[in-house]
Amino acid sequence: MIKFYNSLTHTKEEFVPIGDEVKMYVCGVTVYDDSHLGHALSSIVFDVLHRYLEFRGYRVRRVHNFTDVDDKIINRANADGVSTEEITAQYIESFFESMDGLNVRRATVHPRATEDMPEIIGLIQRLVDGGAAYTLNGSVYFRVRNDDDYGKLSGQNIEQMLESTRHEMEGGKEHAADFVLWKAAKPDEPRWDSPWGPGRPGWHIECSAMAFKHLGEQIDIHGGGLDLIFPHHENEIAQSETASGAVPFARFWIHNGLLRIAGQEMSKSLGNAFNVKSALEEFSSDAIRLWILQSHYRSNPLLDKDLIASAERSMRRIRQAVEIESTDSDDSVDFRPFEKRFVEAMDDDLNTPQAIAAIFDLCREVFRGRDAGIDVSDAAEAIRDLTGVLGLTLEAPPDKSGLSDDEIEALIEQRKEARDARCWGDADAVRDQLAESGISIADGAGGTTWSRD
RNA sequence: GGCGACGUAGCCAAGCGGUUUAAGGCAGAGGUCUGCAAAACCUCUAUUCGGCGGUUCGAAUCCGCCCGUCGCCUCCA
Repeated sequence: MIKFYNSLTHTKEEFVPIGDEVKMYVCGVTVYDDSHLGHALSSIVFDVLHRYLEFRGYRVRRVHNFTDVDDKIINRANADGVSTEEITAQYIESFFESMDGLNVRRATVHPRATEDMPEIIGLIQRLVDGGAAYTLNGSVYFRVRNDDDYGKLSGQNIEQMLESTRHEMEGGKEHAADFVLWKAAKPDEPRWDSPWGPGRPGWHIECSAMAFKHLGEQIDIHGGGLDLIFPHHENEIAQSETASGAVPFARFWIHNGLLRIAGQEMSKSLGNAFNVKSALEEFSSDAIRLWILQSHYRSNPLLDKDLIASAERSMRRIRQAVEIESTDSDDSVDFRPFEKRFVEAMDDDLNTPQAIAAIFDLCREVFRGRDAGIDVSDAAEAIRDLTGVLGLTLEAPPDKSGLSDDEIEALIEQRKEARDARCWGDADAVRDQLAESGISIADGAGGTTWSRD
């Protein structure tokens, strides 16, 4: 039985899809800059959720949107002196490069707000027609007081919220908490024609419209960062449920925790460490994923290069286990208890830290089996399958030595001659030279093996 | 002010009423193997879960108070 923690009910609940295909919507990024590791965290979590549901036999349709109309995009375009289209095209491409680098699988659909404008306008029209929204100077606002369960996701209560002095009353709104569905065009801004005049959509409506269009009016899972609960997801619920009458809009609201930053004083170096592409220059995608998945998705992983580096070392252990050459034996390591632990952990609210612990225990079992002369090939295959569910590639890191395989093997042959002649100093010099190039060697019964690390 | 999270070994991090006198990873110590190493294996590294009370036959796990971190309430994965 698969259980997930549902932010809407604050409890773990059994996951049962509405139909025979799991419908999952994940709030994506606003494309005005390169993706950072916080985006990586969220994308990896929902990528793993997708992979795991498939592993458990479900068909999954995952929609992951791009917000490509927004103030920040307009500001960035103005600052760079280019069009908003150029900005969004550039950063959508950058997003895909980053996520491909992290082995995040593409969603089933990656819709963009600007490409689903008819659906957005249509949804606003439904709300206006139903009396849930009103127009004001070419803009359209959602009438929050019309919605008696407004605030159910965030636990906020409208009147309490309004005690906050930060809410400014935009001239003419019926209620300070009413939020904008359609923004009347201002000069020099992208605009679309609508029944209320030229303008652009407010932030929240696009997600409802795209979820409706690409998944339907009621979905199984809605995901995103914890920071989106209020106001974004609260408003999505309000407008979606009001428009469709289908309650709940999403059966499960699943929110990932937010990255915690180690040491605030390092703002400069942080800028780089925070960027996915520069992180990938320094670390493998496996290390970044393992670092993230060794914390539970709802906790707040510490962003610290030392921790990613330590995950990089942990990955070596898994790779070692999988690269063991099989031996002929009637006895074989039984991986099933470990696979069972993995599944039980993942079933329980995607407990990746426990699932990973089961994988490490299986690795130990494989090493022991090898030492005992037992066949470990099935167990190694199981490690590949299970780590695959976590999106780990188990690929050897790229070469940093600048040496070809032949050159490395020539050096090893040279060392062998020195060893045969018992010239230990010469032999060790070759080994040190290789080590400096990031190549480690091991003398085993069957000769010397080497690997890049 | 309102809503909410968290505090477990040197570091990261599971566990959330008994199967645990607390998983797993990194780091560290000793041993096996090795010419020496590396990797791997074996052993060890929290009698204890921020503090103090309480509930219970039994608590890291539930309740109360206190101390300390943090997120959201405005754009944010």
